[in-house]
Amino acid sequence: MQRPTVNDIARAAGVSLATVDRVLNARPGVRDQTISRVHEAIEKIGYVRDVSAANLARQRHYRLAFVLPEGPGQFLSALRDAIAEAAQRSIADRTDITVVSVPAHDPHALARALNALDCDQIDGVAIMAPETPHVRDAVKRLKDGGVATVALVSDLPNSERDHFVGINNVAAGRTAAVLMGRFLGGRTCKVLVLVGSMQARDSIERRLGFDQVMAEQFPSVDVLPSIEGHDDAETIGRVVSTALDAHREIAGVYSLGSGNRALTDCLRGRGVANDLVVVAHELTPHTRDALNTNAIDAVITQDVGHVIRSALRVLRSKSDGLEIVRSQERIRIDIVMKENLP
Amino acid sequence: MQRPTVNDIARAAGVSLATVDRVLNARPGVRDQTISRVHEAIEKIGYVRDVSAANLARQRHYRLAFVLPEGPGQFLSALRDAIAEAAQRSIADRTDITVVSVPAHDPHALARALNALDCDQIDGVAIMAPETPHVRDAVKRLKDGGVATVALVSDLPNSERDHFVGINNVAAGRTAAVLMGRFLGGRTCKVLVLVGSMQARDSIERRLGFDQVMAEQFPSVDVLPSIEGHDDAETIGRVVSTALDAHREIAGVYSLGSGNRALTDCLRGRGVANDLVVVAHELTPHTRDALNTNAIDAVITQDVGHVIRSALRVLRSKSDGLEIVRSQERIRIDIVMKENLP
DNA sequence: TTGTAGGCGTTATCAC
DNA sequence: GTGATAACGCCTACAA
Repeated sequence: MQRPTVNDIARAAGVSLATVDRVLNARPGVRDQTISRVHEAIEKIGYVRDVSAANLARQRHYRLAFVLPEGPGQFLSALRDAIAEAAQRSIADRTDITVVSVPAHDPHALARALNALDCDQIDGVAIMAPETPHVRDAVKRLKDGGVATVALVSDLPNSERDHFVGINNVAAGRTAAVLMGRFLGGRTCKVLVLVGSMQARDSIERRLGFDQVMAEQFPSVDVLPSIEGHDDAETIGRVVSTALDAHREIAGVYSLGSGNRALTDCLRGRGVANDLVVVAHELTPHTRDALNTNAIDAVITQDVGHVIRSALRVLRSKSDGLEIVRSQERIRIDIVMKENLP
Repeated sequence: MQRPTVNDIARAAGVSLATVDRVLNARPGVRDQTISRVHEAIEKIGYVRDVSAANLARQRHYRLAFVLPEGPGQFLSALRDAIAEAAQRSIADRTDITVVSVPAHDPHALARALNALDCDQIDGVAIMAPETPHVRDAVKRLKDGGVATVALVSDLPNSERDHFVGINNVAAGRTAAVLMGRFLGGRTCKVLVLVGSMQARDSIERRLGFDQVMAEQFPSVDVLPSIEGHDDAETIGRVVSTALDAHREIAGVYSLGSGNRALTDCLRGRGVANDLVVVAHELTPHTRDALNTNAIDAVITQDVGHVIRSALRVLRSKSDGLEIVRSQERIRIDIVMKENLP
C-alpha cells in the first residue's frame, strides 16, 4: 500500500526509468506511442511526484533577496523579524535569503542597489519601494535576466513585477472609514487625517478609499485635508495640536501612515486620547499598546508573517516557472481591536 | 560555496558518516569524546540538516485523520473543502489524510468512531466534537496508543488532547459585542441573541464574552435571553419573528451559531434587514452574500484554511515528538465587513 | 528513441 | 564503538 514511484510506472509501462522521467518532465526524444503508454500507467496507478526527492536530485537551491528601505519604524522591524524567522526556517528548505537595505527616500541609491543584483546569482527578489522610472528599469532588467520579482507591501503596478504581495490599500482605507463612521455614531463632526508624506502611493490610495466611504455613507462627517507628519515625532505633535486647536469639533483621527506613537502621545498629553475615535494602520508594539489603553480604537493591518511567507512561496514558484494559486496568496485586510488582539 | 553536508562533517571530524548520523540523531553507541568532536565540527562549518533528504531516507509517512460531524452547514463544508485541498497538497508531502464523518449529536456514534481508529495505523487525529466522558476516554486511548491528538474548532479542555486549534470563543464573543455596541451608537435598545442550541460550549463561551462586554461598556443596551433555532430554518424564522414582535425596541441581532441564512431571510422578509445591526459568526457563502447586501454588518470568523494547515503542522510535529511554535499556531479572530471581504 | 549507472543528502543495516 | 554500504525517489550524463 505504498505510494507508487517512478519505478512502478516504469514496470507498468514496460519502459525504463529514464523514459518515464523524460515523459514526466516533458523532455524530447520519446515516441508519441511510448509517451501515451507512460501516461496511461501514471493515470492507472495514481502516481504523484515526490517534490522533495526531485529537488534533492536536481540540487535545486533558491537564492532569494529582499530589498527594503533602511531606517527605523516598527512596521519595518516587524517585517525584518519575519524575514529573519523565515530565513531561519528556509535554510533547512534549500532556500537562502539575503536582505538588502537601501536608504529611504533615495531613488538613486535604490536603483543602484537593484542594479547591483547579479541575475546569475539570484533566483528571485522581493522589493519594497516606491515606484520610479529607475525602479521600473531595474525591474525590467531583473525580469530579462530571468529573476522572479514581486512587489512587497507597496505595489509597483507599472513595472514588470510578477506579482504583488500586500493588501489593496483603497479597500484598507474604505475599511478604516466604515469603522470610523460607525464608531462616530452619526455625529456631525470633523475627522483629522494624519499622513507621513502625501507622496507615498499607499497613503494616497488609503485616503482615496477613506474619502469614498465617508462621502457615500457618512455625509455628516467633515473629513479635513491631510496634515503631514513626515515621520517625525516633533512635527507630528505640532501639526496635530495645531489642528485640534483650530477645529474644536474634531471627534476622530485617521492615521494612515506611521508615527502612531507620536500621535497617541500628543492625544494623551491633551487628555483627549480616550474621547476621540482613532483608527490607525499596522499592528506594532505601539499600536498594540495603544489599543490596550483605548488610545486607538481600531487598527487596520496585514499579517507580516503571511506577507513574507507568501512572497517566498511566490518567488519559488515563479522561479520554477510554475503558476501560483492566487486565492491562497491573497493577503487579508485585518481589523484589530482591543478585544481580538492576537 | 555549497551548503555543508554530513560528508563534510565526517571529514572535518575524522569519523564516518554513520557516526555523524548517530550523533545527529542522538543515538547511543558513540564515545563522549567522539560526540563532542562531531559537535565541534558541526558548529565550525555551520551545518544545517536537509529535512527533505532526511525525510526521504527515513521513509516517514504521516497518516492523519480528521473526525468531523456529518451534516450540512456551510462552515462544515468549508472545513471539508479546506481539508480536501490540504490533502491534495499533502499527498506530495508524504501525508495521507482520511476524513471520518460521524452523525452529529450522537455521542455514542462518535465514541464508536474514535474507538474504531487503529492506533497502529494512524499517527494523528484532529477531532471536532463536543466533549463527553466517552470522548475523553477515547482521547485517552489514542494518547496511550501514541497517537497525536488535537481538538479542532471546539476545544476538549478536559481531555488529554495535545493541542487546540481554534479561536478563543470568549474573546470572539467580546469582539462581537464591541462591534455591536459601537455600531448601535449608544442607543437605548434591545439586542436579540440567536443560538443553535444552548448546549454547545462554543455558544456558551461566545455568549459569556458578549455579555461581559455589553454589561461593562454598553449598559444602555438590553441583551435578551438567547433564543434557540436548533439549526432549523423554520424554527429560526418562527422564533425570530416572535421575538421581534414581542420587543419593538430590538435594534440588533447577534447570531452566534449557524442558521444565518434563515435569519437573514426572515429579517429581509420583514423588511428590517438593513435597519438592524446584525453580527454573526463564520464567513460562508451566505454570510458573505449578506455582508454584500448589508443584511449582516460584521462577521466574526476564523480562517478555515489556517485552521486546517495548523492542525496538520501540529499533528506532524507532535507525532514526531517535536515541540510546536505556539505563537505561530495561534488562530486569529477575524473581523470581516463588506469593505474588507477577502 | 531508449536504457544503464551513478549521484543528490540522509538514514539504516550490517559487519568489523 | 565504529565504519562500509545499500537504500529512499528522482534526475542526468553517457551509452546503446
